[in-house]
Amino acid sequence: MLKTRSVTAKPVTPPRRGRPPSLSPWRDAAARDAERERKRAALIRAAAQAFRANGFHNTSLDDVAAAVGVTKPLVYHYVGNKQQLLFECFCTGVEQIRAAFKTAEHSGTTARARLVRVLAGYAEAITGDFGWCMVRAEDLDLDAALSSRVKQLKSEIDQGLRRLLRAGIEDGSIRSCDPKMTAFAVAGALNWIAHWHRGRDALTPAEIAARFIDLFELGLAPRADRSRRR
Amino acid sequence: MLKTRSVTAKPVTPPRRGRPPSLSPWRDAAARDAERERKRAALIRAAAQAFRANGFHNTSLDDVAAAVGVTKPLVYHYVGNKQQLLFECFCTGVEQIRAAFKTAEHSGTTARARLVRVLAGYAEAITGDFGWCMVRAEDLDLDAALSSRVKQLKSEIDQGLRRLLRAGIEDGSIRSCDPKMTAFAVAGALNWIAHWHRGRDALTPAEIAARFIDLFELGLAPRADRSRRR
DNA sequence: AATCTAAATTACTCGTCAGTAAATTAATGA
DNA sequence: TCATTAATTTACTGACGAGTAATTTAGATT
Repeated sequence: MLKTRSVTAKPVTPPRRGRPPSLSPWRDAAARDAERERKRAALIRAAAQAFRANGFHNTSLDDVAAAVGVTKPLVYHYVGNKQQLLFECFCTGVEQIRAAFKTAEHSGTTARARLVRVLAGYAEAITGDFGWCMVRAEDLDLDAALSSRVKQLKSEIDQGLRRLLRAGIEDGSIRSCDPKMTAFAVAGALNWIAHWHRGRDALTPAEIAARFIDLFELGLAPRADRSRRR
Repeated sequence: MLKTRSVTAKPVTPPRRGRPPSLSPWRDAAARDAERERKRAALIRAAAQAFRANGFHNTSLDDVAAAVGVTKPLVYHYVGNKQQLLFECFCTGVEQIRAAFKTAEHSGTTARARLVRVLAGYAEAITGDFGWCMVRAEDLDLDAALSSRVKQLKSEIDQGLRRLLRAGIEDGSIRSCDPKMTAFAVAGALNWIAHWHRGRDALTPAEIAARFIDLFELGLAPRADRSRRR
């Protein structure tokens, strides 16, 4: 029914009819693979949006399929099963956060400044399509194998935050504190954004991040020293 | 099969056989009502524990019933349906947080000191049996009526935090900040505890709260002023 | 003892939905 | 042009679990 082919809405590589048929078949094969990957990605994104809108258990695979104008068995063609789909959503989101770490880590100012950049990217990721899956999907909904991979990925992010905190204490840009609890607090505050942020909010993700960072850097208690501002 | 009667394990009012049968029938009726209420509460607590252990959707009402040594239809006898059960869990948890507000609010020091007390109680509630339900239960799993009541209760807590923040800014105990975003950040950090806290953790809830509060009060940036410590 | 009500059970129904088998259509390649 | 493989569909099954009807057991009331 819904033969709208919305997945391939913007074909990056239209079939270019009438051309000399592929000087190199490799190029074509690569393009085909790329298209498959695009469809798969579209499916995963659609799933993430549906999960966020209705929750994992209230979203059937029929729903997900319908969202991209396709039928359920095709979902199985592109991704193993429902758990796998959730897992892929999770991974896509996590990848954004890892990217934030990557770019921030080679911006060689103080560790606190690097942390601030990570948090900004983190907030951006959380407010995106995959934020919900990262944050609210339960490991309980995943079988042992996937669940442990999820835990590991989460743990890597956690360790990344702790490492930055320790580095900051080392280089004097961060007050002495318990890195573990501090990382939990910071990550928790940011993760929670996925619970309340809804598309058209008054503040952009960047603005939200800025206010959070202000709190984390300076605290609630008034400061005698008016230094330290950035 | 499971006739273990674990609900009434510690009968507060054993039938005291052989006594003169009830000077006042009112006392008996009240005791009966109390017992019913105790059973109901036990059911709700068992549900909360099961939900936390396995998630809402992975917990059947048969599971909940079995957890207290009883059969499913009895659950319906004590509480309307599954959604209602989740809602009751939610309310029980919220009640703890409201209590924290109540006790803290008439401890007439600075608003920041009052806020700190609220947060300590808040953390305690989150780590309790009902923390998961408060934090991780999705309004998506509730029908419109219950969902809106949940939203209202959450909003009341949120407003309570904002009010304290504004009061603190007013009385000078809290730095000027965006009360809305700050409340979100603080609540988020605390709520997130429900995601990682598992029974036997290294730190007690109070210790966790203390570290979080330290971060929120003083921030990450080193302070020139060594005042403000409580 | 007879009766009434609440507590609790057994034994179902009924819808939903993850997952699959088999068939069909389209694309690719020789 | 024919054959092979991938993409996609139709049409199912099979389980699980929420919720209910009808019944039994126990407690209280008169």
